[in-house]
Amino acid sequence: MRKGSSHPTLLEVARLAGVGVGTASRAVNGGTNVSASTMRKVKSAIQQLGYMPNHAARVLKGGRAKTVGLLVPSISDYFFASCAEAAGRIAKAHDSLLIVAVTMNLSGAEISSLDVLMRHRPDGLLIVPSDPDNKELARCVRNSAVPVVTFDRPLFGSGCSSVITDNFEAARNATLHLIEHGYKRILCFSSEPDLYTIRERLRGYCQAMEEAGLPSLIDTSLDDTTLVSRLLAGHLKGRRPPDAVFTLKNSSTSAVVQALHQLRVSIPSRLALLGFDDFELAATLHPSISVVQQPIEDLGRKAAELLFEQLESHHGIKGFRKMKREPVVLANRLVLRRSCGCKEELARKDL
Amino acid sequence: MRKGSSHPTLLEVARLAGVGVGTASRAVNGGTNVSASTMRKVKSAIQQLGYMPNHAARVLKGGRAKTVGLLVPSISDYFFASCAEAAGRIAKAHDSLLIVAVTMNLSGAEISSLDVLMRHRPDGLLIVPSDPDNKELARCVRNSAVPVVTFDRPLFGSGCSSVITDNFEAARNATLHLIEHGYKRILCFSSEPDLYTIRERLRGYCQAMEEAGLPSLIDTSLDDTTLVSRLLAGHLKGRRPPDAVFTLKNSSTSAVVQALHQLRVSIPSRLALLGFDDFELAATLHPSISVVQQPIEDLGRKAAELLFEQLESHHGIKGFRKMKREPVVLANRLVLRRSCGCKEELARKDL
DNA sequence: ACGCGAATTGGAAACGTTTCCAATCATGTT
DNA sequence: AACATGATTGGAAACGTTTCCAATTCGCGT
Repeated sequence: MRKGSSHPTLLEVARLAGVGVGTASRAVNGGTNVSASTMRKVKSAIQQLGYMPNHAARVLKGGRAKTVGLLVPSISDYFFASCAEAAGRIAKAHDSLLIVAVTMNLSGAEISSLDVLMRHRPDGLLIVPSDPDNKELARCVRNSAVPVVTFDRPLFGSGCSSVITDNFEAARNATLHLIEHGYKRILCFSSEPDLYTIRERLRGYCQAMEEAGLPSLIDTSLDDTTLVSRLLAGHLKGRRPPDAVFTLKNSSTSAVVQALHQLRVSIPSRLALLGFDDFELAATLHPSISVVQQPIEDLGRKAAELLFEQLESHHGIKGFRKMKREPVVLANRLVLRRSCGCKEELARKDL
Repeated sequence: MRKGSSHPTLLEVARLAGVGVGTASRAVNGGTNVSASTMRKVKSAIQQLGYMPNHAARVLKGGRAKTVGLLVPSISDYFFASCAEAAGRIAKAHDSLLIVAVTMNLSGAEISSLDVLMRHRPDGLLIVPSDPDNKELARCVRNSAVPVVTFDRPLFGSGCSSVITDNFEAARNATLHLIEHGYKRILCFSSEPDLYTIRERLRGYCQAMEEAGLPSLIDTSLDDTTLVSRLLAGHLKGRRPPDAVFTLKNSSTSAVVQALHQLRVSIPSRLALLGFDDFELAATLHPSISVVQQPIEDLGRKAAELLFEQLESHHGIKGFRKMKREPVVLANRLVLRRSCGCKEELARKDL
């Protein structure tokens, strides 16, 4: 801690160790072509001075920044937070730091946040695109000069690989499960129908209903509990009320559960319920809620692993573009609890 | 995007604009002492080349890194995730990026994560210390040469300011509330009794019980549901069973709720429940759970604001140490729902 | 036309690394 | 003993900024 608590430089280390700056540098990194005694001297000097390599200088010189950027809609959301944590673990294992920028699902904020991220010249990028068809973002990604992996949602025309779950198939199977239970009027409920994942789930639901020759009943309102409460009351008072609800996202499931509580509608006898995305208390609620469970952490983990794979193979070669381009698709799981009418709490179906 | 999609430099911009590199630099930053026409030429060149300042070079030269580091135990935890998001918003408002490192509450990982963070030479640091008495960490913070703000927990001997909630007082008031309800055998349940916040809450509970002349009943087991279930069964079968439970953290509350469900113990008639920390479905569960609600986002926001305040006032002066040193204490709130025996769902008490 | 501040401009130096090249050293071979 | 070989070593150059200083230009009053 010399010189007014400012950071000591490699030059100072070298001087103290009585060696050249080049030698000191080699000693710091790996130690190729450094004699044991020199190594010792340098190490001791580093200890003494509390030397810490200046990241900025390293990056400037053209080395790995040991940094990967993550662009997500939100970080307080459990889903993305878990992905981020998993990705962060992988990054750490590669001695890198994950830096996070939040977009709030606003396509506008996306580009500007990406800019802030790029200022730090990360080695690679992990992105959850708000809109898979965002041409502007795709363009940014294409000439970003670093490998990019998308997860949870693809980014068409970006040419980067992605890790997603099969939302369509999972929703289809979940709906099919409700149909097997004998429900015929299955209401599909969700907010934010414009989101890619929601659209896919909606497709899956429609496909299943069509296969079974049943009419689709769709309501894409907000997740506001009192609103949902009023809507459901309306649906239930109709001449042909629904006998089951399939919610397409976490917050919708919560909202419906709360609404049904308020309305004193019993689950599943009066109305069955199955939701997309698991949540902490799904098993604790009364009755427990059946859900499609996504391999949340695997999403973040896989995406990060894929990115580092590209990073390794990149290594100076500009050819990192020609990696596996088809998206990696992870399997979802149908966790059957009570709210759909199942008796056995433990039945699970891999999808 | 000239030259093989690599990043164009300020020099190239200057050349294209037909000006000197120094002038280009001034044009990029604020534009002091740059004529309108020059400004225009440079701006146009920047557009044309898609120039983006090289952060590393800036930092190296000694400028603001426009980066603040955040060191938290976890980021998938709702509490810290929300703090992080709030802090990130403040950072963004100051045109800075928040970089996050995760410690898992391991004091060991803390120092090393801090190192990784410091490599990026952030302008300041936001820390949630695992252990307020960690001398080693305090030392690191003291000679880190940047302003540091702690939140959720203090860091004694570090000389940095902190933002916390009054865990002691909130727990005391919550316990007092249970006592007012007439409960006499109040079991205090929580895992991780070594954590500062939990200790404070424990103190608050003990203080309240002592004030009322009641005996403290404390169980600091793990949050494993089946274990909790067995423990509670034991307590309830005892000769003087508890009539209320006060849980000191989120996961403990969940575990107890689940356990009581399994045991078919009715809340609050057989056993009342009040938990520290709100959670999403607390109002939805049956019965709704009364909780102490912390101003989560305010914690992160305030901490970040305080940090930037110090950053502004710092500005080259080494005197940033002499800021307000007493911790900022935010008020908690008692949200009374049904599980404690209250009839009115809406009653709230500011603490 | 001249001079004189003020405004603007160009360019060199410096920030702390890494990397390359040439130089030195130790070692073993003929 | 001379020499080749390879392992170490020191130091210069370069990375892209910012900042300072000297130089140039401009506006304008005399």
